[in-house]
Amino acid sequence: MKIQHPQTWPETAEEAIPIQEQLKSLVVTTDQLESIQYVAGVDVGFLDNYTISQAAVAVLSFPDLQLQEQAISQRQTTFPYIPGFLSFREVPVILEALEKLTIIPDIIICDGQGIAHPQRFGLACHLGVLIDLPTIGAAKSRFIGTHQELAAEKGSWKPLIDGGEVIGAVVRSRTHVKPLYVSPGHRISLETAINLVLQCTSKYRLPETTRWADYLASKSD
DNA sequence: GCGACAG
DNA sequence: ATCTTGTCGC
Repeated sequence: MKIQHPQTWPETAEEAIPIQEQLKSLVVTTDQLESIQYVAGVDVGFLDNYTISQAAVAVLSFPDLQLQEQAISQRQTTFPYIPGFLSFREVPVILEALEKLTIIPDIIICDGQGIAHPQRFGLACHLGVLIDLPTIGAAKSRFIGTHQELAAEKGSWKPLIDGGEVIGAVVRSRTHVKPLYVSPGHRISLETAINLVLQCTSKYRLPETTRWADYLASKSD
């Protein structure tokens, strides 16, 4: 797929702040999506002592979840890990991997937060706004927000709250297993995001899309 | 000032 | 994120 890359990428939090502030106004958290035929998962791994970032994208058919296409890309790591600025470290290389796809996914599930972020602009929002496609943030751990205890059964969920507003949901993707932190990235509502993530999760805690991307991004050859 | 802190 | 084997529990 054709991608419009930003001219330059910031290398410090100070440079990233104004970009974050400008782009967050473009985030849409209402459903603005087509019928879903293809769901993609993206993830980033590191090589050579973190100096090289490697992104992987896995496109699965929906709702049968069969791998249809995959793409890998590597790039020099140009931004440090700073909580609140993860997207500036991972989105650049993700864009390069997406560019190699022949199938344009209808929605992308990201390994990280969507609006469940201090500035309401997590990785999934940043990626979604840049490529103007629906995205969901499905993180393995909490970043910000509080929530009530949730039932142990698969499918149960509780809203994630921060500053008095609902920023996402804590979702039990498998019975008796650590929950997932789901939040809208772009062009999708929280309710639709929760249902989509659950529909993409079968036998394991993580969505099949994320499992494929994780696996591909962590390979050394 | 003291913790917390996506990947 | 990543280094790493077997092992305990639902």
